[in-house]
Formats: sequence, structure tokens, C-alpha cells
Amino acid sequence: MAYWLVKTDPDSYSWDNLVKDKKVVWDGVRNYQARNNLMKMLIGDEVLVYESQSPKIVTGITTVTKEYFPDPTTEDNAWVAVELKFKKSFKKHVSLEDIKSLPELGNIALIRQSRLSVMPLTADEFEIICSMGK
DNA sequence: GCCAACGTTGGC
DNA sequence: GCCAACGTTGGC
Repeated sequence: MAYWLVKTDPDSYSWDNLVKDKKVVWDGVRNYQARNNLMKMLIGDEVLVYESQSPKIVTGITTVTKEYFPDPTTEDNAWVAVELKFKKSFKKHVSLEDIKSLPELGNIALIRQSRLSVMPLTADEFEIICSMGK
């Protein structure tokens, strides 16, 4: 079981949308590094969702329900999508500030590589963020 | 709204 | 194949 974090721009697709939809095809990724991460996701992996803009927060947890397939939003088969299912909303959203304040999380790509939209987390990093979010 | 960081494109 | 120019992302 692996752990991931994906970023979304709430103007285009927000956590609230996902809570209503229950499932979403995570498409539109146009960055090779991010795509390579999508391709490594396996069914059952847990994926945190982060909203950029303001406020910048991790909102909850999803699980992978479909492994990668061609991105339906483009004919270019270089790009792939996965399907994610709602699992849980955090009682307390975890802000970027909270994450930055913890030395244990100083290495995650969210901080080191702010433009990457799909990134791996270690089990420890995942657990720390979940324990802050409850 | 600005700008730094980064990825991509295209001329050489 | 290098690198300058450009576009985009995302934090502030």
C-alpha cells in the first residue's frame, strides 16, 4: 500500500465537489513527473487531497479505485488518469502552514517542489498529516 | 497582483 | 544538444 498527495485548484474542482460526487476521474495532469506518479498508483492506495489557492489546505482522504488509463480529456495518449473515491473528510483541515511547521514534513514535495501536482508520501508522512486532520 | 521557480519550446 | 525565451503554476 502506497500513499500519495494530489493537488487541486478548487476553482476547477474542489473537495466539496468530490464529497458530493463520491468518485472522480483525476484527469488533466500535463506534467511528466506527476503522470509517472499517477501510473504508480494501485487500487487501494490512499491519496490525500490538497487545495491550492486560499486557504491552502489538505481536506481529506481518497482511495484509488481504478489504476491508470488514458486521460479522456485528450487524444494524446502520453497522458493518463486514475479514479479516486471519497474516503473521509478531515475534521480539521491541515494547512500548508501546519505542514511547514513540522520538521518531519520538511522533505515532502509539497514544500520542496511546490509545482508538482501528484506526489508520493511515506507512510509516516501520511500518518502525521492524518493525525493532524483527524 | 506580483514574481520566483520550473517546465517546455524553438533557434542556433 | 544547448540555452534563451516564454508560459504556467502557485505561494505570498
